[in-house]
Amino acid sequence: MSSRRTKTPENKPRQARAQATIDAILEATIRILERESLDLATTTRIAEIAGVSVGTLYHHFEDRDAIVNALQEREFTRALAMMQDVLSQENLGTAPREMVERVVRGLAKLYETSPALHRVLAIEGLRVANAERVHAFDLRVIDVVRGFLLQSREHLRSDDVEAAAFVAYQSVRATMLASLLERPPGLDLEALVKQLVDLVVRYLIRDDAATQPKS
Amino acid sequence: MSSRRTKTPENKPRQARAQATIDAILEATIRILERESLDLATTTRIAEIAGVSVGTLYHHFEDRDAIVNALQEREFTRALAMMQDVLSQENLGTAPREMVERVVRGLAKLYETSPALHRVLAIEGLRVANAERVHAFDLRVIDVVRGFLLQSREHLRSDDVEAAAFVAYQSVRATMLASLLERPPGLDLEALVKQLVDLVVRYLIRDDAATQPKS
Amino acid sequence: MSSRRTKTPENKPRQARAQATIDAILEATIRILERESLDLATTTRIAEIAGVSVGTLYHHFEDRDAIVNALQEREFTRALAMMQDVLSQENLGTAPREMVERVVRGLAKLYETSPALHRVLAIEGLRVANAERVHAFDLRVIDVVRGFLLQSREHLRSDDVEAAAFVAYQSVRATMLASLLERPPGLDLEALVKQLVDLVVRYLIRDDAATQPKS
Amino acid sequence: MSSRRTKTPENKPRQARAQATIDAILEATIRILERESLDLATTTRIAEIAGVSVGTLYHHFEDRDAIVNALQEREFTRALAMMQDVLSQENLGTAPREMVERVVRGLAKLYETSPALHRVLAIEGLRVANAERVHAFDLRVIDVVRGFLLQSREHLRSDDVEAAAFVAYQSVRATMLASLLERPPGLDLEALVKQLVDLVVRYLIRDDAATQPKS
DNA sequence: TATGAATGAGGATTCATTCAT
DNA sequence: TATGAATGAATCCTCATTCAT
Repeated sequence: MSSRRTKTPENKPRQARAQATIDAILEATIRILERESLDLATTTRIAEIAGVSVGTLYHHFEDRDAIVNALQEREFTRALAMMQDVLSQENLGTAPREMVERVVRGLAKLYETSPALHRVLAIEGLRVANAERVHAFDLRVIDVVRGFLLQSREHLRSDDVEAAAFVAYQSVRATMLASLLERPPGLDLEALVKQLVDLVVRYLIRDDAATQPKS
Repeated sequence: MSSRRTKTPENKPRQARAQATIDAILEATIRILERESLDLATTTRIAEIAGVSVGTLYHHFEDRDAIVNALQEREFTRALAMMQDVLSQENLGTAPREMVERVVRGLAKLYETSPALHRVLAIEGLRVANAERVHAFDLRVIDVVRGFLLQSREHLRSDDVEAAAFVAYQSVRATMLASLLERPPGLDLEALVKQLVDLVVRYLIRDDAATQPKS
Repeated sequence: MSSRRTKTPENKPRQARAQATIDAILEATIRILERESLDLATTTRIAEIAGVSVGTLYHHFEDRDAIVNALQEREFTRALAMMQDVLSQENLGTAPREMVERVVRGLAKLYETSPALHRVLAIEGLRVANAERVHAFDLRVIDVVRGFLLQSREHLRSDDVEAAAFVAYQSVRATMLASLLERPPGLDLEALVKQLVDLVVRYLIRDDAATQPKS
Repeated sequence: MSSRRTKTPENKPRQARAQATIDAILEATIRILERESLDLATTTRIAEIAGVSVGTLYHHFEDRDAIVNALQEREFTRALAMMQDVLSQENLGTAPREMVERVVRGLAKLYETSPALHRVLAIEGLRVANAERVHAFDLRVIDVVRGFLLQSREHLRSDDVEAAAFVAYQSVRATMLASLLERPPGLDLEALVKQLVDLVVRYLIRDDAATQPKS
């Protein structure tokens, strides 16, 4: 996103310091989100907690939104990487149910690390202003999921791979967040994962094929 | 403390006027949400569009949030009423799949009326400040769904009725909203309803029972 | 102050009802002052506690200030009446110190009934807008005190009766209020009265004359 | 939490600028009080006259009240400093009456500089919200006065040093303010000082001792 | 007379952002 | 580059007062 290119020899340590500052700012923001709310994450407050001045904050981020966007992008990247990793070619032999479980569990891990952050990212993701970025991310996710589904085409219930990917992804994402935020009794993380895996597998995959390794 | 003395006969026309004002304010708010965003729904702006003064607005609503809360409450009530209606006793004979479809379709209708409103309500529902109200609503929904599921207990895949109700409701709600906001190609309303019904029925109900009327 | 004169036969019961309303409003105001503060004594709030509508309140008082003014006037009247009573001709024979003590004690009684009210009246009395009314009251008080002093001219230390009356009155008034508001340890009401009597007597009256009945 | 890193050398000119701004705001406030009233000393107006923006005002003062509090504190400090100065050890040899006169005159000087300011401070001092601060100041004054009285214990009429200090201070303070605000005829500043010195000396000190230097 | 919904000017406060040092 | 004082548009909200019913 922020690509500066000054071809001086000090480039590296300088870049390293810049990255440290950026990270401090992002972490400070998350800290505020966790303890309080997005409303209290003012630029002044973020800078204060990050241990820098507002001026410095604005050296590294175009404006306040850019900070939240950076967080969003970072989580997007992490989520996608995880999914690509699990659904990659080399896992071709694994049974569909196992694959789904790995993805759901991976997602749960990401969300669990900072539910407050994901609460805010969900809110931001719903903002009209962010529609495009979020949509783009969704497309990338759908793409990965679709890739996986196409590999297992023979076991799918439905032909509409695109729609199925969309529905499955949204269901998992939203239910997981709601569960982490509301913590409904009797639905601990393990039970949640089981339910979501059931949901997805039954929705997507023919009964007999779920637990069979793909041929 | 506040001793109202005479419930005068003029009370009714006065109340009617008050209700009309309240409605005007709510509708004005929705109108702004639809055309623009929650950020632009300032108290001044709402009052202006509603054709009243800010003072009047504050005469009827504690503060700005109270307006959005009122909208939320109104939608909560509508959604619950619809569900209770569909899942009521007198529909006992209907096949489960049919029942699910009616609920999903009913929900879709509500959402379709004003996706922008539901976008905002979803955002508001994620705010920490509203956690309690939203949670309370979720519990009421879960309750209705659970009631339905218990009636059909024999056809259920799982015993964990509570968890199943939660997962099913969150999945439908979130996917429907995402779909209305992103309008993914190839997923028109009809297709969406079909996918969601498939999702829920396969998740909840034993294969053979879905299309049979309950005995 | 508010002199209405409608020469109808229903005049009396009507006036009685009006006076009851006025009293209810004044008492409601005092109640708010006592429990909270002048800031919270809004017209709406006063009306509510008085058990009438704002409209009714405005039927009886020109504007909000008129309410506080009425309270001020009422206390002015009470204080003056008390002083005139004590310092009246028929007490001519009493020793000066005794007279002073009666006045101080009378004042203390008034203040003690509602320190919060007198706190507010003191504040209002300092407002530029009220300068004239307060000044007029002070003149009336000074007048009464001066009358007393002139009677006892022979025992006075100073010839500047006017100045002495002013200083004595302000000292007693302010110290009494401060004492009631701050309640300094070791200065209960009885001690306060003694100190103030000492203060005034020593200030005004020749040593040998204080405890002698006037000849 | 707030980790200030480098107390850079530019800190001083920056601090000087900040102090200048604060002073400008305080002086602007006084100017409004003098010409008009506290009600007209709105934050916008103060900022305007101080030649800064509202934002800057809020950069230096928590809220509107903080400005008046700062003025109060400043006057408190000045008054205390003056009293401590006059009543300090090195003036031990001075006659009591002379000491009292110096204090009264010093106070008169402070009040005369800006009666309007002291009118407002008196009002603010009566506010419930400020009770604690005012009380604390009173205690400090009482303390200084008591220190003085204890030095002259042999000449005092009363043993209740605490009560005497309280009564004397409140009397002087209030009478002086009332006199400056009402300007009663025949009581110019010189006459006022004389009356107050008489009041205090006769109240506190044994007749024969007032004009003798302390042994 | 009583009622209370409606008014709207006006005030306090916030906070993203800039820029001189 | 870093700093943090300064900016000021924008927002929420209050409350004395009016007036149609």
